Amino acid sequence: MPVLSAEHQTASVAAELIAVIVAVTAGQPRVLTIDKGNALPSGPFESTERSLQASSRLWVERQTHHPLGYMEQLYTFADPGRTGGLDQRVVSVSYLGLTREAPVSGEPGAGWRDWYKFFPWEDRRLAGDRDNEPFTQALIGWTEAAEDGETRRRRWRRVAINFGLEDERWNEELILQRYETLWEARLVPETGGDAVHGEPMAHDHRRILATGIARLRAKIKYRPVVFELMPPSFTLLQLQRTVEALAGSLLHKQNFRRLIDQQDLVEETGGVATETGGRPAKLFRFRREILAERSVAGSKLPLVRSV
Amino acid sequence: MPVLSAEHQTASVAAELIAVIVAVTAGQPRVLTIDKGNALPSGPFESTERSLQASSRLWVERQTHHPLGYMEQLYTFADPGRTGGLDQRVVSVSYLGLTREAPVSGEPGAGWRDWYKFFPWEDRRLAGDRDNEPFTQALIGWTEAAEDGETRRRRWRRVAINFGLEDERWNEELILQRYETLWEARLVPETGGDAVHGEPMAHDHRRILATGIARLRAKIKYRPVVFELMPPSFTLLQLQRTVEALAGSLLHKQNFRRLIDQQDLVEETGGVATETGGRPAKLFRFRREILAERSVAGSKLPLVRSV
DNA sequence: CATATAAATGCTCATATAGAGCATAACTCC
DNA sequence: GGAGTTATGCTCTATATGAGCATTTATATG
Repeated sequence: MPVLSAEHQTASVAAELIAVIVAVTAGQPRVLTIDKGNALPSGPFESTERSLQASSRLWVERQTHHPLGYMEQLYTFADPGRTGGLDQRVVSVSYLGLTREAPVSGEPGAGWRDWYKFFPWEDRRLAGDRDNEPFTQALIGWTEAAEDGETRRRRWRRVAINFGLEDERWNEELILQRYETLWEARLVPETGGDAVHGEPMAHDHRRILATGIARLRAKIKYRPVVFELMPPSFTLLQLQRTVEALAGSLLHKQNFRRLIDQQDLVEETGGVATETGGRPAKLFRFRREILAERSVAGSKLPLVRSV
Repeated sequence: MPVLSAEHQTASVAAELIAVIVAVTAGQPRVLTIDKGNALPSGPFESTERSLQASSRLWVERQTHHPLGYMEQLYTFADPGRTGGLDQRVVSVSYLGLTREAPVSGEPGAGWRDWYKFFPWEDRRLAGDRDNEPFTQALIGWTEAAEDGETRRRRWRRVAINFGLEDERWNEELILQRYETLWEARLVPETGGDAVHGEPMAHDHRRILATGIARLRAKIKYRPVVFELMPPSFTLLQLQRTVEALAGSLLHKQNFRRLIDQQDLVEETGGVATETGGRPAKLFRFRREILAERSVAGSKLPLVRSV
């Protein structure tokens, strides 16, 4: 008799939901946290809820009283280091949400944190001599500390690719790979090394945040999700700054604008913003219709080199 | 006191793993099934396993005795229609695996099935007057059966985008959207409608398969995953036929070749294949090194128009 | 009012990539 | 030898991408 999935002896596990809720405020990407920035909003999956996503929303709302918009599933982890008691394993389903920052209440300790606090090396908007930073030097030190030549070569290759050294270009999507490399090199506080980089979080929450950032950086290139982070009307520079905040690098202004209007993503509201310091900028709004008009694909934002 | 995730009252659910294992044999994409094509390999998550993926591999091997290679997480579902008994909800974590077809044993009823049996409309490799197919007509019938004009317009827009009618181009990644549209239109057997399209599967397995196909079709465009489906050496046409099988549409041969060697994805083995019917083709092998050499991104395969 | 500064905008140019098609070469099967 | 089939080499055009240069229109300052 074939074992159909319906007839499985279903092992029971503890299912938990974890949310990476992102906003961009004043040009800084931020993430909603609880416990003073130590953890992401999370809670057990309640079987009374209709869906995993609904359950995740509920926990965020309970813990932070923050309104939510767009949400998508991120990844499911089964951290082997944790149990739900009685030898029960914990399965964590994570969600990525986009919203605009609003006041937080709910639990004490709930609030927004700049995400580059957790991953300072991911912000490359300011130029600088990166090769000579202590950070880069520490990584190089790790590659050279390898015992045999083969390991040294492999480590060097990995560092070069992940951190854009030598001939490699910085790839802004390799957030998780970089975090894992730093972990192995014992350069993050979780590992108790001496040179510590970025603030830690409880459990594997920093890894989950890294996964969320990676997903978002990839997604803004082919889906018009940035607009979920924008106010109803905005200038093109504000839009660009938001993308730059997420991507952690600067864009070429003229090309950015070219792409935006080539794709009919926005329309003028008629108003102008005068508080810009220079020539007043036209205000735009997102043409939300295009989500329905267009087949979902194709709306890439330009992640150009720099400046 | 803040509720940290570690201290949650962890609700227990039944966790199950479901695998979409894909191979391409003789130009046909195939999926590994149990129960005579009625279900995907699946089983409960065993807390003794190190990881979700390892647990999923185990179930596939138990049920089909089939060797596995590449695997990645697909999506996590919480089908509200199912319970694990005692009001326990079932959470299903799905994985996508790529391999080459080998003999199947294990459970009786385990075996490979052409995936287009489940989604016949997804195979567009043969040209044809699609607008006048009964299938398309049935969809149009659904849009026209709407009660009010607004609904009719919305349905029509949706059908046009999903199925590439009117000015819209066929988008091969919208598999799930198409399946859902057909479901709503009661054109799939699960819904008990009269015009039935594609073979059904148990539970939500057909939906999971659709998700897997969508992921794979998207992924072959920017990661060199096709090679996981190829034998150690192959001709460029065989490679192209494999991509076409997955994509469900034909490619421009010369452009396909141009892209492949521009990217240094393959190298000649020195041998030639003579059984091709025409001029013998050089044999190639995948340069597996590039996975380490190159930063993971950037290796798009060309999904050109057709012929 | 003149002048520096900061943006917003308009345009151009070189290069890379993508979509299509033409032409030839090298085999197998009659 | 001719038909049929596949492999390969090349060319051409349209479009997309990456970078700059030049103006225009504000505000702030002396």
